[in-house]
Amino acid sequence: MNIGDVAQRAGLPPKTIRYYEDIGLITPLRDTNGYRLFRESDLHKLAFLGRARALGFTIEDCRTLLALYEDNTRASADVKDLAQAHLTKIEDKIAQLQSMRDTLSELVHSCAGDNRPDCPILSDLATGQH
Amino acid sequence: MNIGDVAQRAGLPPKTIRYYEDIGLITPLRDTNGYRLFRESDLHKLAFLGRARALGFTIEDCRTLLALYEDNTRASADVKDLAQAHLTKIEDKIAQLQSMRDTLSELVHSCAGDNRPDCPILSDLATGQH
DNA sequence: CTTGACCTTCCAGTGACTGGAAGCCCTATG
DNA sequence: CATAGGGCTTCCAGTCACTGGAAGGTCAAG
Repeated sequence: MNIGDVAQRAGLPPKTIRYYEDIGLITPLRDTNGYRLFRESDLHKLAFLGRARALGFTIEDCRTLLALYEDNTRASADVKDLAQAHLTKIEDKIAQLQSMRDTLSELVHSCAGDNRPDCPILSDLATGQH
Repeated sequence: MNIGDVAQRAGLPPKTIRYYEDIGLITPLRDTNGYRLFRESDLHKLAFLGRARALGFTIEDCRTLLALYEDNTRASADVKDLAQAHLTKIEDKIAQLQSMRDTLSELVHSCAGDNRPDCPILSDLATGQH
């Protein structure tokens, strides 16, 4: 398979796939013409990576997850720990965004949004007081 | 005021303040020794920027907000529109993270987390099936 | 006069791509 | 058989908002 086909099937842009090769996540073969030549196993890895990335795992987490996946002697605890740590980070991020949203939503609702210059959003940013 | 004092008072690292000068958000004076010399108005702007950034506005949004703040003929609608657009982005991001969290949480709970290699997290990543 | 805490500039790196340029390769059509 | 197009290659630069670090100037205290 060439990169275009793989990109289609894995749902990843060709650029991303080349990047994953660059950083050593995959190692496709090379055809005589220099084109990358992907095996089923490469496609499989890319799909794995796509799903892990969609869950927000960092590239380094993905590297670890791939290694665990390919290590038949892994302990599921190692995978779970990684996922749990990531879950915690996501929950922290959600909490932070919710706090922003709450403040921002309040500000937006308190602003008339008309032609006049008076604006509680700017006042709040200027003074830190509501 | 020197940069250290301003950093303390505005709650921003000196590096960030220098960066804000670099990109033209503030324009402190210069002392004869070459040190930056901050006026109260600079401190005020930095505090404004700190609060806007804490609400997740991009630097470019901050630039616009500062300009609106300093324009006494602004329409509050312009501020509100900007804030509303940002709020929508935050809400989208929250929704996306919540979706990740839900999936991830389910996977984490379904994993035994012991010495055995069997791991539903890896199975899910490998196949996309639960 | 030295020490140590400031301050300065400049360069490079972060994460995970993404856009674009320059150029080679392959297939199909006129 | 020439060519047009689409796909492939590499490499470089840019994104965003800083952040770390090096090399060196400045200032106040002891």
